[in-house]
Amino acid sequence: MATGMSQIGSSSDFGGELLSATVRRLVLDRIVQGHYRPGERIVEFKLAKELGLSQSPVREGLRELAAVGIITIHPRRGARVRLPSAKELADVSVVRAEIDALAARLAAPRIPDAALDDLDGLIGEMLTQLDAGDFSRVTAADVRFHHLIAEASENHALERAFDQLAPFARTFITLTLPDVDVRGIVLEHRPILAALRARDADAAAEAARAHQLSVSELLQTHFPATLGDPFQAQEEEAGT
Amino acid sequence: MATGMSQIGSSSDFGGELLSATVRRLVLDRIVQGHYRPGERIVEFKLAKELGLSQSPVREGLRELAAVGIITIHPRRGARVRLPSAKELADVSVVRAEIDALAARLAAPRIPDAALDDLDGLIGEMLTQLDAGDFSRVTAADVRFHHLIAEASENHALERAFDQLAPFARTFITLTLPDVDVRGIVLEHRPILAALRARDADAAAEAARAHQLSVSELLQTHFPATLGDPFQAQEEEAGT
DNA sequence: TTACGCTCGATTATCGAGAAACCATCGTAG
DNA sequence: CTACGATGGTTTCTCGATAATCGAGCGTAA
Repeated sequence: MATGMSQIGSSSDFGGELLSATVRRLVLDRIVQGHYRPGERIVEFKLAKELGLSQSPVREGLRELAAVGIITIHPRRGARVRLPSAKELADVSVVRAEIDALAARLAAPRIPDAALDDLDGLIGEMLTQLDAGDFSRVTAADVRFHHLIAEASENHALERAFDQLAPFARTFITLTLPDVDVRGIVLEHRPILAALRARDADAAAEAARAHQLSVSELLQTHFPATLGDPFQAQEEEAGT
Repeated sequence: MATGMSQIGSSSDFGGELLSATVRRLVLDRIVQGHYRPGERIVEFKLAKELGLSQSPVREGLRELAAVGIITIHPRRGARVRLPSAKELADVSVVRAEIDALAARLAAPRIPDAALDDLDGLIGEMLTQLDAGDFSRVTAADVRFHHLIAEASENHALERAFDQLAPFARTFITLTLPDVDVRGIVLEHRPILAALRARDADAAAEAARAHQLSVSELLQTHFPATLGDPFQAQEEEAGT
């Protein structure tokens, strides 16, 4: 492939950050941007050589991604990008319906006004980026929106649970964006915000739950019985 | 090649298991059994020497534990056992109330009869081990009980979320077991099982939620004021 | 032709050592 | 006496290399 450039040392070197963290972010970006395709194998040895560093940090970074469920690692068989099946995405939505509902309920009485304004801004950001066609930023804003609520719940376990599930949202959008009414989904954030502003815990919880459940429904509408599409071993390397 | 010839190689060597996995289990056991105290530092170098292997597997095992939240790792500052504060345990219970309720609801219509019998057996196991005074096995059976339900939900995301929270149950018992009516808590499993047997999703969900909430209450009763949380969990995870 | 066993290339898992970073202690200046 | 800077020991983080393991392809036998 490319001549052995060490992207790490020059381009994306963060402050005192660990190399494993850098690798983690880099691989995650590549997955999100589609450079690494679902099911594609990631060879730590090759990646290490490409980035100009040894296996250890690469290995660690991949493990961390595996811990969050972005990729799968089988002992002595290496790592593969894991594209969740439609069923799995629907599963995530169902769980998030409960998680997000709880988060909204807990956040309602205690979320600061400043955060509420931030939420407002994030909805605007989603709409703007939606018009601009930058779906990657749409999901980014979406994740930040919901994360902010989870954070405001002041329940650390809840926040962690959320963080574990959030990355799947990206996959969801990437999968469905072509023909789906994303705008409708985005607009569903407004009732959540409104309920939070009103400090109405029950209403906020319900709005949040409804939001996730509609995502879940959308998935089932879009992939009626296409559940047999899990992971295919793709050795093709002709990256776009 | 240490003279002591390594506990790993002889005592607890599993089939084709990775050394990192062995380390993970060993450290987890030590934490549960109180050998490693909360807040205590775990030096990977020393641990590696003690076990007669190199740092790499130890390091990986510790990272995996950190990913689940059992210990905390700060870059270049090492790993510390993290005993969750009472508040945090209560937080976990609140989240598990929702998770377990959802699991029970989904499991009710589809859990196999054989699994129901297993659940029955596990309740018996808990009571037996409780009388025997082996609290470690009590928690083990408890975790298996709830995990079985999560598994029966056939929702993989749910199962993962559960697995992330489950380890805290051990801490809970270890913390509270001296003076608390553990038997009462254990007996609360029966209504859950009964509802599942009756295939009553709503009842099962409610029983499961009630069970976790009573755990949560117990914690707040036992640690009225926010128990000293010497070390606050700090996430260095940047989602975006 | 099909199935089995074997060898070979490729990749992971582990090792041991070196360099960088952190924490604590001590010494000195104000 | 207090505050600041240098110094040393300890531990992490990274590296390069070795050993173990997996999957595929080839050849041979029934």
